[in-house]
Amino acid sequence: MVRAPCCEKIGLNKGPWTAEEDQILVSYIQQYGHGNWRALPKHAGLSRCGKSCRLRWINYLRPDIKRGNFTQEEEDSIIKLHEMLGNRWSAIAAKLPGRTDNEIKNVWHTHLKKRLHQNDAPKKRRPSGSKKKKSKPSNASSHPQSEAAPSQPILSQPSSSEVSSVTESGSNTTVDFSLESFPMIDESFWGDPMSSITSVESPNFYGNADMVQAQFPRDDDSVIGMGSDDNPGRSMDDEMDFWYDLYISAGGVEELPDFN
DNA sequence: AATCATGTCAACCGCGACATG
DNA sequence: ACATGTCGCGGTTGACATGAT
Repeated sequence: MVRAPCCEKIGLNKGPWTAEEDQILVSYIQQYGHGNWRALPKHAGLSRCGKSCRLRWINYLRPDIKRGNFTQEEEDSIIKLHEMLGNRWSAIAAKLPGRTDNEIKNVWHTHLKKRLHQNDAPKKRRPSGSKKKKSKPSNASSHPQSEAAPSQPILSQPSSSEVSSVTESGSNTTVDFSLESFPMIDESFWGDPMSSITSVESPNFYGNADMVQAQFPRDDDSVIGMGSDDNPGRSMDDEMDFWYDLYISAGGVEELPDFN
């Protein structure tokens, strides 16, 4: 196969995205969508390769991204799905709305794998709920994470308690989050996010998935329109459902919690 | 306080699959 | 049928944060 001639490295930015770049990308996609990733940066006026733009959008800027720590249910689901699917992160991500394959992959490699191997040994280091904030910009002066609010990422990352308090409503979860150690969820986080859509530093950015979805209609990028080797013509999602149903019917695992 | 070791995660890289001419 | 372009995926990297010594 022919290699993707991506990223002709002349004059294109690499490394962490700046707030300005994020805003340009978001604004462009909001207005025009992303028909052609390769052509997008040129049209949008970004000094990035299309691949980088796509990755940034998929993994970070997409409105339906669920930020914050993974819930116990999500982690359990990842483990179970990984048993079924192996390292098919995108397929696993398709079963966890709001989570990206990259994020799931990171979680797996950072602690789920160890958790399995070490029989869930207690972590020595980072206390649960404390999420590291990266602040290494290639051009530090313009990167928001290194500026006024170093502990505030470009896009708000609600703590696990914030996430769970929303995503687990209605489910009989037994997850025990010590809420006192986390700030209570701010109403403003889940409401009226689009009012601050132009301010990528706002903690409300992309808070309300429904509203955002209305303004950022997805072109269903979660569906992989190709069949597997065994099942050509069947979408990955269909195949996922097939194997999942089979697994459940065989008594493999209990039903996955509804994260919606 | 300084240094080291380790954890985390955004971003990059390379490849294969698919689409198109 | 073939060549080329684009997309999406999984593996890996690298810089920073943070706990341990």
